[in-house]
Amino acid sequence: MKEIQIKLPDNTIKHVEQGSTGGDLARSIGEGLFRASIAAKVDGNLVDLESPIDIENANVELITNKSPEAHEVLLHSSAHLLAQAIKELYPHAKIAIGPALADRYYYDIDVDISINDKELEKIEGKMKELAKQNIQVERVELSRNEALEKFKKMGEDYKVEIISDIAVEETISAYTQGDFIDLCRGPHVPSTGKIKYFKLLSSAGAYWRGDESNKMLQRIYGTAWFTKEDLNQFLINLEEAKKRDHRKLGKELEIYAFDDEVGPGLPLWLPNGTVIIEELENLAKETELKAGYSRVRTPHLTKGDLYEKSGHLDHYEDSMYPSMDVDGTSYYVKPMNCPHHHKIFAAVPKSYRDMPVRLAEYGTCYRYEKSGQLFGLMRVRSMQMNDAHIYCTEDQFKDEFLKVCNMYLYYFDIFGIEKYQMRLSLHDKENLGKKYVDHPELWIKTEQLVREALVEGNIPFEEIPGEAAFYGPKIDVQVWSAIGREFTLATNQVDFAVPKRFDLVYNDENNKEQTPLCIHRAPLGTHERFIGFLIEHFGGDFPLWLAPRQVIILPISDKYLGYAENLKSSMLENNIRVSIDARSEKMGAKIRDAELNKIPIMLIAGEKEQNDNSVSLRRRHEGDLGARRVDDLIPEIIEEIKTRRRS
RNA sequence: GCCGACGUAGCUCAGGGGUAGAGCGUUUCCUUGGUAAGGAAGAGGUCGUGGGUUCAAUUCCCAUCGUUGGCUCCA
Repeated sequence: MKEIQIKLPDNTIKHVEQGSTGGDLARSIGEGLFRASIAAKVDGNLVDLESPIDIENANVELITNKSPEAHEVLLHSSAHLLAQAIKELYPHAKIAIGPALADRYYYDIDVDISINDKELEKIEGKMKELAKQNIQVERVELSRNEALEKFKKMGEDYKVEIISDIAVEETISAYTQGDFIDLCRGPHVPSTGKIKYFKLLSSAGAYWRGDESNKMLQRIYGTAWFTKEDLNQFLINLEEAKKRDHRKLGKELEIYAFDDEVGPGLPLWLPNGTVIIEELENLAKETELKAGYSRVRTPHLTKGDLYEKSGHLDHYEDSMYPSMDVDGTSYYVKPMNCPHHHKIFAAVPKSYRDMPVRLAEYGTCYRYEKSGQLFGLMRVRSMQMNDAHIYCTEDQFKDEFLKVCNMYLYYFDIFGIEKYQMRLSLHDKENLGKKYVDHPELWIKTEQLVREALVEGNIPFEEIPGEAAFYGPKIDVQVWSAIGREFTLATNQVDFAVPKRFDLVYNDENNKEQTPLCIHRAPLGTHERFIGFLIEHFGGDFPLWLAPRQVIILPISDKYLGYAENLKSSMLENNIRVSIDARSEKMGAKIRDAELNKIPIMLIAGEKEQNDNSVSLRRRHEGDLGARRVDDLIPEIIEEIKTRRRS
């Protein structure tokens, strides 16, 4: 048999028989390595441990259970195990797809019984049984026809559909374990015994191929790990995430509430939440004022004609609240502020000397989001947007666009948002005239302008075709909350279409009328989503300037209530949000409650403090900081608030 | 909107065809204290809503509303 030469990651050269496998290689190095090996990587391609290696001078790497790639293989194999269990329990079930995700996997199945928690338990039990049997997982390669015939015969219609979509030049492979076979590219763990620590997490509905018009399948989510500790850690993290969930904290910290009689997706802002809102608005107003924005205000209610003109009725009527008839004219609650701002632009004639015009408003909008997509504060039906529209000349565009992007970065720094991604959403040609306004050359031109602006501004971004707004390309800013939830926080859109529809013009240097470009921007998104995000981002521990309750005075006993009142007034005079815990409780209890309420500063006042006009300072997360003179402490607190320190 | 789960006191949750339960919170009283829970007593619920089955429904069935895990969508 011919020998070939392969290279290991540490650059050592090894001679092996042609056709020997990653498994053979592992065994030749050591039994322990073999046991830990899950798959192999040959010239960068992940393959099964038992795949023969035929390439001379190949770079071969063994993927052990320590590597993230191995985890993906494990998850994928677990999905197969899940499918196998399902086929054993419900032989008539049809299986669709079952990929690995970041730390979990799912399998979509078509079965006439509904998968509830009880069924999940049953399925998990079956999986354990199959794992214990340590069934060999083997790869088979099939011709297109063989594959089609095989899966057709089994009644696996979804697989047949997938096979038909596989490119002709591609090899079709499947994996078997016992009687079970699944179409799959692989690689997989060598046997089911490798899948030891796993758990099914939930079931959900999912449309076949993610298309609403297709049949809804049942999706089962699960997770799997190489060690018991990893599995437990994963489950603990899930629990921890629940504790940081803005819906839980929002209730506990009395930030917002929903009420059945008010309506779904219509949040009520409690006093604590309103404090946060107003602090955010102050920040935005301050920032926008410095950046040359003018503030405007617009009504919540508007005639349908306006939205016909803007094109919004055309594109979004389904997600607008239905019209109401007022004296025979149809009115809508406004789903966005742009048309009004356009009208404000048009209300006073503009010259090139006025440009750019930047109109800002924390505008209230209402959108009829489908009931199933409401989600705490993150997805609501009434919202206030950190909105503004910038009308500029083409020459000013890049600069204005960049200034907006930099404003994002300025805010991110204040809030300590480190993980974010700018996504440049572009049009796609097929949807011109449908999803998108039909001005091909304008699309290309503005997209290029935006791209250049970003590159010149040194702002990293990703391009995503087919995600633009109907009137122009946009930048979506994705953020991840502390519990891993991803969403679009802010958006920055170019509009080359609607200003024309509104006949917006300015007179240029030659006294000729020109149509301005419009930038829609909302760096802080909506109050609802942004505060939902901030709650999770800070875990309810807001920096002092945002904390609804900044300071609490804890008198040792009611003998010192008078002193506490004096303290309180001198703080109130300085706009510090302060309260007194006047209950006849012991210090331990008062501190505990203040901690649970996540109040950043606790001031303990007893006899000593009363005598020398001081307080004993305790800060959340820092504990007892000892005695402080009131005259020194108050200016420090004011400074911390004023500079919006993150603590 | 679709598929699944859930809805009992202000909160977290237990219960179950026949006066409705706990812990925390709240109120009152006692206690007057030094860095994460002092003590006692009391108040508080048409068991989400509407129908049906039953001698009897908070419990079983149906519908509806709301929340929720996902899917789809997001100007």
